[in-house]
Amino acid sequence: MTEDKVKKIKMTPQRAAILKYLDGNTSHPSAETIFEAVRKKYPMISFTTVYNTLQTLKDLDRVRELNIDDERKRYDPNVNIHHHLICTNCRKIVDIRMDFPLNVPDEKAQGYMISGRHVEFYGLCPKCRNKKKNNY
Amino acid sequence: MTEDKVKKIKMTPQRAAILKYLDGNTSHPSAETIFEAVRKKYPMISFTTVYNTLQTLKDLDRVRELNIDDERKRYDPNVNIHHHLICTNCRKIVDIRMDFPLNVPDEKAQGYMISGRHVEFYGLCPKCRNKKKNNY
DNA sequence: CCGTTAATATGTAATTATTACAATATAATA
DNA sequence: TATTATATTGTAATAATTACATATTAACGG
Repeated sequence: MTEDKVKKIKMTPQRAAILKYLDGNTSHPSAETIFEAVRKKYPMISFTTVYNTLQTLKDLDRVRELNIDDERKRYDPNVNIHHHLICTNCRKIVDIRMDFPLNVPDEKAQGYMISGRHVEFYGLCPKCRNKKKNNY
Repeated sequence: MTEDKVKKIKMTPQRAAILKYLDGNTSHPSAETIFEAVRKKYPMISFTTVYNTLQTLKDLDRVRELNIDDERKRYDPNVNIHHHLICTNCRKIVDIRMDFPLNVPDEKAQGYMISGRHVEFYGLCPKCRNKKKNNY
């Protein structure tokens, strides 16, 4: 019954390269960033393979897709609960590892069965704060 | 100094129609939904005008752009702080009007100047809960 | 009330991210 | 080592959004 998702995937050099790039990566890369990075080591990899692999990893809960950047999806190999802080200027995303009390009482849940939560913070990253300052 | 953004915009029938549709609207429509709705009353409106107007309203802080749906941007005329609950199946979004203690101590903010916050909850809406049930 | 003009609307084309698909290649297994 | 299900590749298709040039019009002053 407790169908542990131990589904195994075929290991290919492409997947290995993507996994290696993602392992411990806290930069929340986009598919394109991943593609460019992996391509340096593995020049023949295709963009489609990156997307396919990310989809597979998502299905296996080995990667989390973030919709925090309005221009592109970002990917996070850290699938443990944590939150994010995004720069409104350069879109750099960093982790916020804190627990917030986020209980929603039934009468506020409007019949939804809540299964996940995510806190997004917006602001200027240190670099962009300085840039703005120097503009004056 | 306290540059109150009272910038006035030229009122056109198109903008009036969009504003009327958005006023008090809690359905978090996409640009396309807005376009289709407004088109019923105002058939000659163009999609570009909808996008332009949304951009203008965003700049004036009269509308908030939501990146909660991974397929398209959503728009919310309620610019007061509130949070959202999205159905992972049909993407219906409802408001959660609750205050959460979301203070981030400086040592966790990593140099960012935090100016905004948003809590997203994920789950199945009542309709989708029932659908799933009936599949078994 | 009318003329002027800066702002806006429109339609089309371009861009960007992502997905679909068909043909080829290959990891895993027996 | 042969088999085969699965993955990779390249290209083409989609979908959302943006850019841009042209035509239109709201708002203001006279």
